[in-house]
Amino acid sequence: MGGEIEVFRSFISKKGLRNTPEREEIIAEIFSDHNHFDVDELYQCLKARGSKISKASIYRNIPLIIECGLIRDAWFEDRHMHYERIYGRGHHCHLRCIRCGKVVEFVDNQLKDIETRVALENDFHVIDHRLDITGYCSKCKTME
Amino acid sequence: MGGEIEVFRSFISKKGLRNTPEREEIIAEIFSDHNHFDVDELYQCLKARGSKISKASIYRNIPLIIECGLIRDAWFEDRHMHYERIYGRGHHCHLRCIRCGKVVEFVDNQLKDIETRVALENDFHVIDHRLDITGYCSKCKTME
DNA sequence: CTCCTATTGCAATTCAATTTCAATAATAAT
DNA sequence: ATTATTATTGAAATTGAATTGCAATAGGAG
Ligand SMILES: [Mn+2]
Ligand SMILES: [Mn+2]
Ligand SMILES: [Zn+2]
Ligand SMILES: [Zn+2]
Repeated sequence: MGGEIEVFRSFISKKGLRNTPEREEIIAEIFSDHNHFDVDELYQCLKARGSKISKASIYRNIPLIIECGLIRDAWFEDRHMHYERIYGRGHHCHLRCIRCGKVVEFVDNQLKDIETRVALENDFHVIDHRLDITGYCSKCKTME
Repeated sequence: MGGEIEVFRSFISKKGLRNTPEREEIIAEIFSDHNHFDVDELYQCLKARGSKISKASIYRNIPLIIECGLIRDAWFEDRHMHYERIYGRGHHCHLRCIRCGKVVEFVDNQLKDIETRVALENDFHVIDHRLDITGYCSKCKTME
């Protein structure tokens, strides 16, 4: 594992921005443990580690971390956005349980074909896709 | 067109709730013209028609209109939720232009197969899926 | 018509997200 | 090293979608 700090540093430099310890802390925290996360979770974990970083700085940096391809929007739930690491991981989609919140990742190769065909039919230049399947997980479907 | 008011009325009655003119106004407005919409758009259109309904009532009723299957969440954009009519329409997904906001609907039959297979492999009971393809529309892709 | 209480409009509130601002510090220039 | 420039920060204020409290109203059962 690794490379994400370097990717981010060169991205920042190329944009004429500045590398700061706060930025490195955020990247390090995301890639230490967080697969899916939200801003408050990230903030609380940084705080627990002794970081003095503010939420404002996290909010300000997330768009940059997305732009350089390290993370992306995952889903909107409970009135706020959830993100996920994508650097070093293959593209995947999510099954989400609407009862317990469990998230299962899956990869499906057919999806790429659909994307290609639909884009062609509608003359779109695709940047990304996001397939979210919602329902009840194995545990929750028996309790409904 | 037609049927949505009746569907909503019997849904409301079955729940032991009350049918009100405000609720009927909202349903009527949604099904008069709005395919995709957000709360403010709905509110402004109702106001323009002379309705005295409050935004609070719209916000309070949307979960009920979703629950009875007339509309559903479509996507989250510009810091607020966008909805769409589903009653009387077939299931479909969206291509969305990240430059001009254009939305194109499409139907793909393969998607159902993916859904079924993925659900089986992960022991999920699927309720819904949402495939959003983002990119540049025909006009915008030439301007990038 | 009467009663019960769901629903409403309005205003206050919540909270994720953004922005303002003065202090700080990263980087380039000297 | 020192200095100059200005991007970045934390703290606090602000925004705006969405929710909630409350008193007045009105749906609908009996
Ligand atoms: Mn994921
Ligand atoms: Mn649609
Ligand atoms: Zn579950
Ligand atoms: Zn476009």
